[in-house]
Amino acid sequence: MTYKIKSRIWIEVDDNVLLGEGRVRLLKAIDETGSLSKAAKSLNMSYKKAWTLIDAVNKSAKKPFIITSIGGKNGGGAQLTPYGKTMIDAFENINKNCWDFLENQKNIFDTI
Amino acid sequence: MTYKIKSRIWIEVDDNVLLGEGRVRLLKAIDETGSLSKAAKSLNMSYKKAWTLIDAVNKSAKKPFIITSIGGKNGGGAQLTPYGKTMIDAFENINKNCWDFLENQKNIFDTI
DNA sequence: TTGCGTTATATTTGTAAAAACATAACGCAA
DNA sequence: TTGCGTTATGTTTTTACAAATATAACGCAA
Repeated sequence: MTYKIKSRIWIEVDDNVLLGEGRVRLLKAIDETGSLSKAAKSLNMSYKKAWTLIDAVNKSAKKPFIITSIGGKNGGGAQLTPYGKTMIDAFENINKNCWDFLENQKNIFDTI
Repeated sequence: MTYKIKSRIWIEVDDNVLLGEGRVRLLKAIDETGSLSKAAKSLNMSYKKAWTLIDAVNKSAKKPFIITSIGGKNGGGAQLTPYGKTMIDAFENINKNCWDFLENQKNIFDTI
């Protein structure tokens, strides 16, 4: 019988969610594919859901995370801004440290 | 524009949830009221939901958290076991330490 | 033996979130 | 000017979860 401590963290600003694990996954997929629709497909997510998430991120952030363009040679695309990249890196760093902390705590339950 | 880092932690054993914040709240309310139905009412929760949660806790724990009795002078009741109390205390301690850790991290975002 | 306040459980209803579907607009290129 | 692959939205349908409702059983006490 082995215990696991699981966690979820997320960032809020003015009572709106800015970043969570799901949004980070999507933002990174956009960064890799250059496209909202391709990123959504790669995560088995509907385009609409992905668009709604990115819209929420951009609206609650003080600067946009994602810049989009419509039309053109390749139909358009989406790009992660340097600001967005920096914020994601900070989130992932804190999240990892949180996991490490909890990993060190779980043996407590084995002694009970 | 001020950032908040929120978190949720929970304990799993064999891929089943054992303890989370909601379950702990309910267990503590039972400890205070001596009754599942009173505890549920105090948390604005249906009796059925409370019963289902406690049943899940007892089933995934290696020893019961709650002992119930039916009938009798006061109709019956529910009681938190010392084992349950110890597990709750450990959970709350870890959770508080996690909050404190995250509280110290949030200023990172202000510098971005 | 009737009533009371519980625990225990099944069934139905309601609701909010997710998914699916549909369509418009955009700008380049052939 | 038509087609293509995007972004951008609205609408409908489905699903999952929560809430509500109902009922049985239990054991003491009056």
